[in-house]
Amino acid sequence: MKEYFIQNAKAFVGETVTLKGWAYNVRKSGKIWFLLLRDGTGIMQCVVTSFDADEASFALKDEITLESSVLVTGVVKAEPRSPGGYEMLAHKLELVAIAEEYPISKKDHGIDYLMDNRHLWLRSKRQNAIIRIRHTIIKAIRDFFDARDFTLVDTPIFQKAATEGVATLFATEYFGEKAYLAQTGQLYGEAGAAAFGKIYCFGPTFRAEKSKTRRHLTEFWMVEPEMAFYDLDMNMDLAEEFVTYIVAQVLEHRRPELETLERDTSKLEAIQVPFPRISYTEGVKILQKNGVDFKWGDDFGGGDETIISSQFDRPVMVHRYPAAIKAFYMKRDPENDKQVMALDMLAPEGYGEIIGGSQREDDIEKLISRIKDDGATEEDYSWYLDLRRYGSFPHSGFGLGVERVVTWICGLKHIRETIPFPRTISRLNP
RNA sequence: UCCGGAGUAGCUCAGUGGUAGAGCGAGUGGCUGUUAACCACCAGGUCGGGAGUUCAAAUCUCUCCUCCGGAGCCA
Repeated sequence: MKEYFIQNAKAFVGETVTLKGWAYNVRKSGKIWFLLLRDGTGIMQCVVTSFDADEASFALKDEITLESSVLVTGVVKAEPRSPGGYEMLAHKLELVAIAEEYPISKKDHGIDYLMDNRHLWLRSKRQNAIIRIRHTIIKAIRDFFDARDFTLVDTPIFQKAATEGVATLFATEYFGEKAYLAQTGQLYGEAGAAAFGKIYCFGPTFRAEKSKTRRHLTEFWMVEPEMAFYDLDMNMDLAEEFVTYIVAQVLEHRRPELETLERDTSKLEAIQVPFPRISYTEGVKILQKNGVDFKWGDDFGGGDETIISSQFDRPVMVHRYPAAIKAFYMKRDPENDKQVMALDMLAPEGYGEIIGGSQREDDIEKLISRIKDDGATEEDYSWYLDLRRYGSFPHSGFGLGVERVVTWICGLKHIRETIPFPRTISRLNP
């Protein structure tokens, strides 16, 4: 089957082809009119005159509306006057379906109105660019792990127990008992690492936090690799290679889209290994030197992260956090019992945390002690503790928030445009 | 949950006590190279809901609702 798509226009210059799409814009004159045809891969200006097109096709100018679906047959040629550089001289137009008055006009709209019409807004050039870049990022993620012999181990979305505090989980009814929507697949990922060595899980995760910021969604996608016999340094090595690869793939395949978004690509070209690595304690010193009233033991806020990351032109990895502000499963620093072998990666330009990870606690006694400190019991984590009972092993992993990465790479102000249908505290529809 | 901002035509907004406005979009007509095309004409309103002050409220007061931005929490 031979198909023609606008993004490949260069390949069929001079040929008579049929393009299938929607009327992105129509500009009419008396004896000539211009149809901007959108087919999902690009936009082609089609010129319709009464000389080259048949009478019925030409007369469509008085009938066609924005976003009407239409087939256009004509000859494609290079044309500098046309946006995109190519143009179709139309011979024949076939209206597939006339569109009602399109809600999204060519002038400005407010964000809430556009989000109410998200199902239509996705047709716009800007949204197309963002979602295509998202696609490339996700493909890069899968390719990266595939090339390094990781096995995909899918983890459950319905989960019995909270990993990090029930308050932030969505509860649902599961045949008479309570179940929670996953906010991480990590504990299951550790079981996977013991079974397959190097694994990753990749799926939607859910947070019921009532966060109202430009960095939060209630439903977002997270990829979580978990590696047997990896310590914290190996974990950081992998994380920086991973992020570098993702950025490189977007630069290689999505230049036009980055241009549509007016992204400063020099900022992305700077993303090369090695990334700076600083300890939490060094991070505290940076804050204090910048006049922040910050004491060892506190967690970094959004503004603190921005100050730290702005010291560097590439992502910075902050490691060895105070144990008290991190999760129970993180391994104690053998050299300092107050610290855990955690790592956060902060994106440049103030985009904040894109990765959180750690080396995991492999000493069952220390793990049980931490579980009890959190007010839980051994029984609550019985299968998880089995991973330490039956051949405990050093292992590490991290989670990367896909939408945060899309926000950063695209240079967006808000995370809500990075997923086709965002879920936020105030948005469940469409 | 806390702090700040906003809600007026289909959309984006102006209008700070005295007859509700503009641009865009829709509609009608014109135009053979348009680039968010342009020009002319034209229709379109329970000023978020409720209560109050006043001769008079989009405008002042109270209250509720919704949304936006920020904080906290996090990817």
